Amino acid sequence: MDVDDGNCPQMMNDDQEDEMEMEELRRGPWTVEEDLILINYISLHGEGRWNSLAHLAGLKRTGKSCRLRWLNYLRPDVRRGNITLEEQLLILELHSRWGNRWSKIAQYLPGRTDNEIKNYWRTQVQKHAKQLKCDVNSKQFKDAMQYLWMPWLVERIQATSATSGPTAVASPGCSTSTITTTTGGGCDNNLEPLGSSSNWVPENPGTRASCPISELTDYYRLPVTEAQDPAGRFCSGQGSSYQFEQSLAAPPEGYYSNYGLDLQPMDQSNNYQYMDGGGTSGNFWNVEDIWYTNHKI
DNA sequence: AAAGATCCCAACCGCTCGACC
DNA sequence: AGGTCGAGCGGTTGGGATCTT
Repeated sequence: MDVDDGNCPQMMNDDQEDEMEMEELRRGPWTVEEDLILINYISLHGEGRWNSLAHLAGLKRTGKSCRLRWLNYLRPDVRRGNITLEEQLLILELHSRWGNRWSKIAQYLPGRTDNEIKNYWRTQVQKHAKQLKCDVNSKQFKDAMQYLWMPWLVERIQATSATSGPTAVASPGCSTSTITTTTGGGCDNNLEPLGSSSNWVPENPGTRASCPISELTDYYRLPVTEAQDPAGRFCSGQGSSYQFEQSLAAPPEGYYSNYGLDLQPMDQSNNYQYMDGGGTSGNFWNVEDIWYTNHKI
């Protein structure tokens, strides 16, 4: 019990009590002690009823704050660390369908929180939209995402798997043949959360339980029709599949300006710099960084 | 080495929705 | 029908970490 500072509880009206309660509430970063209290309490009593939980656990936090701390940080199944290439691909794909529905998107990335995905989107995706001088919601940027970034991620995933062996790929939980890069298509209604979903039974256990990288890649090699790609930006002329690498290696004249982007053609050395420099960072947009660097745009 | 700029992420805020009375 | 409460969502912010000059 705190030392009496002169405020007699019996003499306080409701407003004063509320004020005192507000003053007692802690805000800002959580301490280790608070974390332990919350973890212990939830392990004993379970989660839910956050306001009373906060009170009963003896935490001077709002229920909201406790809930957020638990869901975003303390939950045992929360995954930390860098967003993987597979996760990036999934985020782009799902965002193209649902927009800023972070919690919905998070359902398909086990262990990732809506907050984390939102932060990723804000820091990484919007940053690059800004670099490209276009709005993140603009058609130009969406096209660049759909035709460049996502296929690039698939290539990187494939390259990674080729060197490090098969990897479990986070996927929307449906057969890859129905993963589309166009809004409104695909299997929205059939999507199931990955991993954490214990009651999910694959339609075709042989292929659906884990969407192999090759299938993802195959999808992104679907024919690009003239209608979809009127400028022939992504068609290499080799069969009907577009070759992302080639389009990167030799972007046609006015390639970027087709997107309304004020960028200059890249010379061959820079291409190699990019192809090698993609590295493990998973930063497709290095290609643009190089442009800005070399051309002092 | 230091100052300023930028990045990143944990946490907060305001709002909405659904359940319950 | 309308009020209250708990829960969840998306947007925003504060501040530490890192990078740049």
